[in-house]
Amino acid sequence: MDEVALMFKTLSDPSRIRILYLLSQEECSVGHIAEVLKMTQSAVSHQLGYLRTLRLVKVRREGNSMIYSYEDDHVISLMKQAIQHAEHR
Amino acid sequence: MDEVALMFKTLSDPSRIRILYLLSQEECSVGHIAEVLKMTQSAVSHQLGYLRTLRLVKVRREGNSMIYSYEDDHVISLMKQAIQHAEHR
DNA sequence: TAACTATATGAACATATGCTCATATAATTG
DNA sequence: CAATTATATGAGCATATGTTCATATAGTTA
Repeated sequence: MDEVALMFKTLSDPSRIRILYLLSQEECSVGHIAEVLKMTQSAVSHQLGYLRTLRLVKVRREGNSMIYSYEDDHVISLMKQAIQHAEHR
Repeated sequence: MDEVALMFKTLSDPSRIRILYLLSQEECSVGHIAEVLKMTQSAVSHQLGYLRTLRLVKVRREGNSMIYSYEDDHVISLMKQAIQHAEHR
C-alpha cells in the first residue's frame, strides 16, 4: 500500500498536479513552467527534481534549457480521470 | 486543481488507503477496522472523521457500534486502479 | 575567457499531518 | 441507575512538506 500511497502523494499537491497537467499537454522548459504557473524557478525545479526521482518525468537538454516531458502514462491517466470527475459534479 | 489535489491527498496516506480498501470489501465497525489493520481505535476514528468530512464514507449506528461503508464509487475506482497498476510491474 | 542565461541544490522556515494520550459522549446491560 | 462497551474528540508532539533565499553548476555567446 505504501507504493500506492506514494503515487497518490505525488498527485496530492496542487503545484505538482499543475506541472504534470501542463506537461501532459506540451513539453516545457523549467522557465516556461515557472512563467505559466506563476511559480518561482526554484520551486518548479525542486518539484521537477521530485518528479524525476519518481520517474514521472524525463529531461533532455536543448541549448542551455532543460526540456521536461512526462514519462508515466498511467499516472497521467489517473490524473486526467480525477480532473474529469472533479469537473462533472 | 485544489479539489483534485484534495482527492489525491486523501489517498496519499497508507492508513486511509487501507481503511478505504477494507471498506471496499466489507462494511466495518470502527473496532473491527482497528483490529484488522492493527491500528489504535483513536487513530482509526480520526481518519474516519476525515473521510466522513469528505463524504467518502458513510455511517449508521447498529447497537452501540458504528458501521462504516464507502460512499464515493469514483474514489474507490481510482484506488483500485492504482493498486492494480502497482501490482503489475 | 568573461559575462550571461538557465537550471539545480542546500539550508532554513512556516505550516500541515498523523499519531498518542486522556477524556468525553452515547448506547447497552445488569 | 451504575457499570460497561464502543466511538469521538481535543491537545500536544514529532515528523514531513513546500516554499524562499542564496548560491552553485553548466552551457552559450560576445
